[in-house]
Amino acid sequence: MIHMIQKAKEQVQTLTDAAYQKTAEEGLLPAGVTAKATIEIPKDVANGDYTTTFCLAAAKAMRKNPREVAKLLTERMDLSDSYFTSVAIAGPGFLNFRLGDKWYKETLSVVETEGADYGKNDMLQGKKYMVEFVSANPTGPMHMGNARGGVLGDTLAQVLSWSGADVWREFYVNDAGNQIEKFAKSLEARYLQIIKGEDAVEFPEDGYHGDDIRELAQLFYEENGDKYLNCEEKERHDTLSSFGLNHNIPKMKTDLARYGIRYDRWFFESSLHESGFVADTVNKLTERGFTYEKDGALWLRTSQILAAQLRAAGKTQEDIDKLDLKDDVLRRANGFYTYFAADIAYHRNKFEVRGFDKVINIWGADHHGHVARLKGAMDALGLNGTEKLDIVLMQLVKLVRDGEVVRMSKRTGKAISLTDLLDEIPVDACRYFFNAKPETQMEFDLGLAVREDSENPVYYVQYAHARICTLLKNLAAEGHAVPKGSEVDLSVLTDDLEKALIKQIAAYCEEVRLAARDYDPSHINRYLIDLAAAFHKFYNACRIKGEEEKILSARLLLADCTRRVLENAMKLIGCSAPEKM
RNA sequence: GCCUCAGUAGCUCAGUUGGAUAGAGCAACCGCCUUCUAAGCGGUAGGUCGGGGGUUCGAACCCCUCCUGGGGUACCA
Repeated sequence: MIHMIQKAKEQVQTLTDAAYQKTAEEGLLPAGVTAKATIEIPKDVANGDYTTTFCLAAAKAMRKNPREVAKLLTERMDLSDSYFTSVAIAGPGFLNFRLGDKWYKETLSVVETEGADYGKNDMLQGKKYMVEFVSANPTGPMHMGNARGGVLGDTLAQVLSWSGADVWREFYVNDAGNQIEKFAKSLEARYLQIIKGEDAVEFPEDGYHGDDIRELAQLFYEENGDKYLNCEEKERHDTLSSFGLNHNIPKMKTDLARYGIRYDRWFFESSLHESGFVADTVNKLTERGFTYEKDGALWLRTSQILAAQLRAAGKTQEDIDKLDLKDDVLRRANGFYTYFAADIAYHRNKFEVRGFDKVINIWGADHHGHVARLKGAMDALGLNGTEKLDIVLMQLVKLVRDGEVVRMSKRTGKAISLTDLLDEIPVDACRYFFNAKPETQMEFDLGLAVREDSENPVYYVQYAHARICTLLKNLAAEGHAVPKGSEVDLSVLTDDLEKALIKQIAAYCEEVRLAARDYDPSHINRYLIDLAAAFHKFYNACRIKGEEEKILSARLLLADCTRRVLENAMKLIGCSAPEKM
């Protein structure tokens, strides 16, 4: 778990600090100045490999010209035994450092020793994370948003785990409450229509009108005939809804599995009701004085909880009034608990019963109004939802083909389901495309995703991997196996493109860390394109086969390290890295 | 109305949390295969970073304000 960019940055920091200390001791600069300096990698390599803004940031406090400070520091900077071969003053007072062989060599040797683990970091070491994602309503087929959420959640979980967290993946199954009632009534109507005729039974106005309900009712009828025609309504409802769920839930599991998505647990909402945990949680809120009764229903004082938080965050009463905060119903007048009550109980379970340090939920942007309320409810229970609960809101997916918005499946004429999508688009393309920045609205171009050419970024990356594999195979056939790093003299790698490729390889650890920090695994997508591009450029300019032994070995090792990183990163986002294309 | 996300090249997006001349991919145009996979590489062209103010050595990024688009604002889940 060695992070070469971090190591280089730390060294820039130490070198700069030491030089400043020395200068201050000589009395040439005021001592004890702390500056908010940043260490970065300049966009243009002409400005060095690493740069620090220390002189710019500290100049004011030192009452000196930044370039003057820079001059004093560079004169006293000792680069021996460091990764750097030179330091230069540039522009208004940047200190630009140039990397030497030592760093490049160490970078490749880390890839070699860490192998399949290369890219891991320890930012979240020892933390227990849960990612809850998809959690689609089990009353019907999954849609595009679920596909995006599935890919995003799975990759995010992966990225967090590569950053050291102990990650748990969960699907929350809403198998209780109002929509299950609706589900049962809809199935019932279709079932009775099969027996008595379409016109003899009225379909509920707010029922589920989809064809999947008809199909389920038909299946049920084929298995049970008119056995449930004359029984108690409740028995019929219960039987029908559990029949429907027993059919739909396994279907969701297999659909998600086709995308390579698996869960540690499918958590059933009904279990929270049956164990009395929902009732207990609502009672707890009541004990703490956060509820009241009105019109026969039990309400949570959401507006009061949120207003208190906003005041603490420094908002004025006027700002708060503008928000027009509303309270929420926990238990309806008919005695049933709301979805919100169950959700509060569920999240209490995540924190209190199972002890997660951090819970991340991936929701569609349409649930945005729910975020503050759920966090507030957690805070009301003393569970610190503000800190420990993070909601990633992902924007909607717009399907596009040839520039036209697609709403229906070509084949079935119905709304496009996940199954349809996978029948049309390969898994690799789906994983890659849906792994986009969560909070931006995305267009999924069906035409592009199936293209097997350079327009499709998935193939661009996969091609780089396959190219290397073939190369390694051909060279092995000629007796050139990939050498050990210790057997190779990497100082022969002097071309700018070779150096650029090694720097790109080193950047992987940082991208994984940023993806975990931002909850945005699309960092890896962009990284893969950059790495593939760096390789293709190198490949085009530097020959391997037929070069003299020393150069051949060094370049062969570099190619193999690139292959390893491409493979690791592709696996991370759930795409395959083919050995030939 | 209020909340929220977004607005950067013709299109899809980056921009390392305030750094140097704003970058990629695709599309357009011009080149590069008797030599390791041309599913590749090089080059040209393309910009008022939505508009306007402000903060400072320095702003696409921070603050104010306005404009445009998506989503939300249930005793639904």
